[in-house]
Amino acid sequence: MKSEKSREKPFNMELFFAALADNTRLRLLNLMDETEVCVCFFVEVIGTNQPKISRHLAYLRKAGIVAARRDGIWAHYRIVAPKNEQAAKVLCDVQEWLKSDKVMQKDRKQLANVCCAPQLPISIQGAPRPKSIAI
Amino acid sequence: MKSEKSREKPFNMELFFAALADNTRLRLLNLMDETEVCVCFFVEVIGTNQPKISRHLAYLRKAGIVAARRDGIWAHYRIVAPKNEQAAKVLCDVQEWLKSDKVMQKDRKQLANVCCAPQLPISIQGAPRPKSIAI
DNA sequence: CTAAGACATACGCTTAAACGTATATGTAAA
DNA sequence: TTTACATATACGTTTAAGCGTATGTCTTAG
Repeated sequence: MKSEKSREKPFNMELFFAALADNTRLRLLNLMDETEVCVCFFVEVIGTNQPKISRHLAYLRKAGIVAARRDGIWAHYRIVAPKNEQAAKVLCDVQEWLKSDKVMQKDRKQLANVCCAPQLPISIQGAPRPKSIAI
Repeated sequence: MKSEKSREKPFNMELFFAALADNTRLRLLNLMDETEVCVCFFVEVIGTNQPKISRHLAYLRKAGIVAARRDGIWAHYRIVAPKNEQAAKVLCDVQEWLKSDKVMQKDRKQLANVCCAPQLPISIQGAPRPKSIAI
């Protein structure tokens, strides 16, 4: 998790759209639509191995779409507005788009189910639940 | 140039964004922002070989972003609104975005120069000029 | 019917994306 | 200071994107 120092390169449009051109990354964005989410929940909901999630999150970070916050051993990711104003607008549209998508809604529901359950899955016992859950 | 029969698959978001994640394709979209454009002009302005242009246009077609019209030996491409409403909105934003980009503005200017010149380049003598030129 | 021109596609190659597995890093508890 | 755990990155492989060149298709001119 590097600091990603913000040098003033002209905004990379190709990278931005490439970041959106992957279903796993779209699912990740969908899950953090309204709140920051701990990595372990992504792993749980997407249902894949942890390095895969980590790599896709890194991709989104490099594209300037998400930011990470460390809290002890846990890492929380959230959507941030891209430096470029036009990109920010597109990203907002994409978030709305995801909300209207049936499959994405399912993911949200599953996140809510996992997080709101009285007992978290054994694999992520004690994980910090998202503040607000987007259903 | 196949007919691209429109079966009712759920709109492919990945394909849509992948179509936008390439500089050549963005340049093509930029050039046909306000008008349909003949392939030969793309070749001229982008300054590359014709098959490359043709392939990228085919990609945009498959993604449902552009449509082609045959007129004798000439092929004209234009931007069309994607079936998906949300995609259409994003595409509009992208068109605005391209308009605000310095490099893209240069391309537009060059297209205007080529098309409005009293004499077209030898390579595309007699090509059908775009109806309106986007500067 | 033949030739030429505009465009599309096939082919082979090179490069990069995405993956699973293994390992490194950093933190917190024991 | 070990140990355990969450997360990040390295590594090697597989798959797909993009490219230039060659060729196919379709249309018009002769």
